[in-house]
Amino acid sequence: MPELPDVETFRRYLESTSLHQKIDRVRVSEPDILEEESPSGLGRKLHDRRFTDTRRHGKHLFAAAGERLWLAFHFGMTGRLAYFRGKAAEPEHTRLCLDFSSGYHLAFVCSRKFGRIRTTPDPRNFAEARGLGIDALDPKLDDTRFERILSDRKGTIKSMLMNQGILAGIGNVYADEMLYQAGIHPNRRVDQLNDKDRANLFRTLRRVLQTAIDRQADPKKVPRGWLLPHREKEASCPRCSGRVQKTRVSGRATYFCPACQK
DNA sequence: ACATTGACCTGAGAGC
DNA sequence: TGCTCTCAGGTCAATG
Repeated sequence: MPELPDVETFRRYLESTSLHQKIDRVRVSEPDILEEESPSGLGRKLHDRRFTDTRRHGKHLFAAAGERLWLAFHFGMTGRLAYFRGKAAEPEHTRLCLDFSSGYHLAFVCSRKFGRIRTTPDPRNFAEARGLGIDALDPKLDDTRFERILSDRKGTIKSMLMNQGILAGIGNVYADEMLYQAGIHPNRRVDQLNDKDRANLFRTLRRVLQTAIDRQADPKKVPRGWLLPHREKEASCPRCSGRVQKTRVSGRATYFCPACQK
């Protein structure tokens, strides 16, 4: 479930492995993942180019491959990147593979085919054109702006957090995590949160995302006391050792602790 | 304006 | 073992 911390980890991975390498060839084994692009057209665009820069907006990753030419990745539910040497090492479910002249490869791996790849001349315009909200870790997002974003909203807080048109980057798992850590019930309505709840939620949101990035978005490396490793029924709450409950909020599996979250 | 549901897709795990 | 069923969740469209 690649959310903001996962995608930021992929961005750093791409930065540390694949910059400045000449792209010899693009192999697409699943054309459905390409949007507004054909395998051969994409191959022509990327041939002999090198990635020079990366960006992230919410759950989207961008890699610059030339003047006004960025590759845009969305990882769906199961997408990831894999850098490896030699075609024999190509992972299962590779949907697109970039062959570098060094003999190394960068693969877009995605078992469920919800991931998407396209090109865009400019990530900023892309985010705007797709109607994405401000990135949840954008430094320009402060508590005043967060407050403004929340005002006049009436839905549940969890669906607001997951709405990519409002804040970009938060998905099902981290929405649950930040609500748990902020002590807010996922079904609370936005207009029923007081100022203290809102300020608390904003601080918690930033801390959860940043900490997750610091831990490479790896559930096994997450601090003690987080809900994330306890997303299963009958789990006990790491803070009060009561029972974690599972429900559905706007159609998504939702875990929370009824004792800790009001 | 919001919530809900189903479609898309496939692998994992449960139950028989 | 092997079949069938359910679930997972990002996004979008259709419906209430």
